[in-house]
Amino acid sequence: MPSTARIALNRPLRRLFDYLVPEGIPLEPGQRVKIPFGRQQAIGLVVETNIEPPEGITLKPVLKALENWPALPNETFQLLSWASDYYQHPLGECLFTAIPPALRRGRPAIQKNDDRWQACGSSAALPAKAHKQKNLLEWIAQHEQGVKNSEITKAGFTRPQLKALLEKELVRVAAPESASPQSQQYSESIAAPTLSPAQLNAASQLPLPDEGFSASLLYGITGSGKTEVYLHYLKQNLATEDQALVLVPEINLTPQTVARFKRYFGERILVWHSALNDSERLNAWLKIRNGDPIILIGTRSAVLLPFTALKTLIVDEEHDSSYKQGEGFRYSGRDVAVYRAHLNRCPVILGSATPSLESYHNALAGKYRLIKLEERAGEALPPSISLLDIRSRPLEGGLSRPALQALKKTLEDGNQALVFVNRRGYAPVMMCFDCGHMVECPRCDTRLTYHRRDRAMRCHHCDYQAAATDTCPKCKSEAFKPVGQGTEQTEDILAAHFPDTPIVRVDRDSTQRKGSIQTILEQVNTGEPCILVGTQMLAKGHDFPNVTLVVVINADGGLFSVDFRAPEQLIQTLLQVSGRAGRGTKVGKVVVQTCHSDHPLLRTLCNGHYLDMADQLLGEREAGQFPPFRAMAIFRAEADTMEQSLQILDSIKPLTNTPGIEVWGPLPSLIARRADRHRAQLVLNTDNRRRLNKLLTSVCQTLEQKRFQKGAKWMIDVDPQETG
DNA sequence: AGCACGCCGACT
DNA sequence: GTCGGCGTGCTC
Repeated sequence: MPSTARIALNRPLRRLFDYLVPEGIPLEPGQRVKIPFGRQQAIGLVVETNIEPPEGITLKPVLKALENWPALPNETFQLLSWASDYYQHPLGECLFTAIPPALRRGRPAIQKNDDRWQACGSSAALPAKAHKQKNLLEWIAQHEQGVKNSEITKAGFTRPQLKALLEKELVRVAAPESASPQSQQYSESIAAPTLSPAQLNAASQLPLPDEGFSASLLYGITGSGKTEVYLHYLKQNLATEDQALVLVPEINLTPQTVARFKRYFGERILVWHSALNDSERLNAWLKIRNGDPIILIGTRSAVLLPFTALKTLIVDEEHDSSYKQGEGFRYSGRDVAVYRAHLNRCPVILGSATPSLESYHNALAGKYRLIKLEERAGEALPPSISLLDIRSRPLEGGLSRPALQALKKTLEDGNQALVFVNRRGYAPVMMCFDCGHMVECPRCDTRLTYHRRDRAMRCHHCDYQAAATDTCPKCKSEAFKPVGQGTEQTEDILAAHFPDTPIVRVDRDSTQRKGSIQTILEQVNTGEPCILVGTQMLAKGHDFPNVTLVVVINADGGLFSVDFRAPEQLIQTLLQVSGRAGRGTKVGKVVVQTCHSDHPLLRTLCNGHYLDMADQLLGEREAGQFPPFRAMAIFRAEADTMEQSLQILDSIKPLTNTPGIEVWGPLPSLIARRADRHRAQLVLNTDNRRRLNKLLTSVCQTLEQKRFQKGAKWMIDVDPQETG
């Protein structure tokens, strides 16, 4: 009997294709092959060999194996197969997420040589008008060990400029780095960081890499120094031949964070994030696949990479919602990390100052060990949080009189302050006070945000923007004004109140230019009095040791939302932003403006104990039969009309009729129209996850056969993060 | 997803 | 008379 193989393709198909395997091509699962597919050729990944050949189909032969080793080693293959089933995403697309783009296209799995260039001549030899070449040469000359191609382009120079220098023999390729890729050894000079007694106590409770699977939830309040605990743990426990993975949210993967790890682990640190180009991705992938004993610091997708010696996983800021992919293969990097630790029989450490209710629930249920780190590192004390009821108080730029007073006092004492506004732009809506008209996005069911700096009105849900007008576009009235608070407005008001103090705005608009956040941080770290104004961005990752006052303009957004996760997210953001205060030796103060100062959740917030709030929120989740007490999945549909979307979901609903599974909807999404697409959802809720998974598999299989109207799409979201 | 086949409208 | 629109079907 001829040899056969079942192969997955990088296509959104919930099926695999069978091929003959010619003599002399030994294949195993995970291997990359070139195959004929229809009238084209494609790259596939072997899923299974020696399968029962299907009847009535003439199999085509595999053209070749691209390597004689599997691109996806067994453990990675298992992981992705599990994730494909759990998240109900086609296997082929799941498997290919772990393959770098160059290899998806069929390129060979070899290191792209990224030569280092050195200067070997003087810029005096260049013609006077060759400014670009001169700049490049002088820049290269500054770097004694040479600079890589990729660094040259990153610094804004071009390849032709380099080529011109090469032709004039003013640059040359530096001698290649000596280490052989086969047995990479890394020297680590610095000892583990010194820990405080509290940190040491936490570290001592963490299980060792060789103790098998375990999940630990490291609850460390903001400023408690969780990163030192990770560093210490890895330094003490990771064997020199082992690999480790540290997952971080995109925004936390800053040069400072990486530098901090590199201080202890030098070249053993490897980074993986969305900004890598194809050859950087390939090179990193090869090291990981080769089993080089690297410590990878990466964002979500790093958890899918083909490690072969992974012995420890760390998920920092595990509550961060960016761990859940919001489209396509909608996996949770955190949850996949836990499963991967399970597969590897190794520990996973989930760290956060504000753990997700899911992880905390697992800790309470005894599935995760809960490790508490409730002391701030150094001499810093936890900030005191107080509510400031702003009902019937006059506001300026969203700020009440007492809040302005507190800011004034802080600046007078020579300290810095931070004002948290949850919306960028000047105001969330422009309104006509004569006819009541509010400017809406023509493509979405949203209002346009007014951006005063560039006199534009923008939709924050699609890329629509229009020039701002002075009069109402409908009735031409001049009583056309911004309503509500945005960061720009608060910045202006603060600048008017404190003309001698620098006001630094930090939001997506002010930090778009590359490296601008860097400049901002440097300015703030001089310690001179200033006020930072910004959005969520301020709550994530950065330390501001001289900030002693945090003002939250309005805390009420998340209190009465239809999204069951909104209160959790609100509390997490408030605590994270509070944690920016008083990191140095100065005591921090947090003032939270609200119209609901008697709200039980906000009352608990003032204790500053996150777990108390988490207990409270878990109670509500249990009462409402929401995750983590039950499993949830959502069928989503989008089409050119709402009727079509609802129709798709109406046709899905009868397929889901199963005892023990509750079905809600179909209902239009909270923002029903986005970029002219009409969206709706069908929610499935159950206490039997296995049954739900089996149901989803069969429903998706059925839906795959069906065809819907042009432009109408359905998708499935398991463990959804957004439920509006 | 990609690609080809196929059947109806405006062009040399 | 053909070029090309995108509906439909198929890929081992």
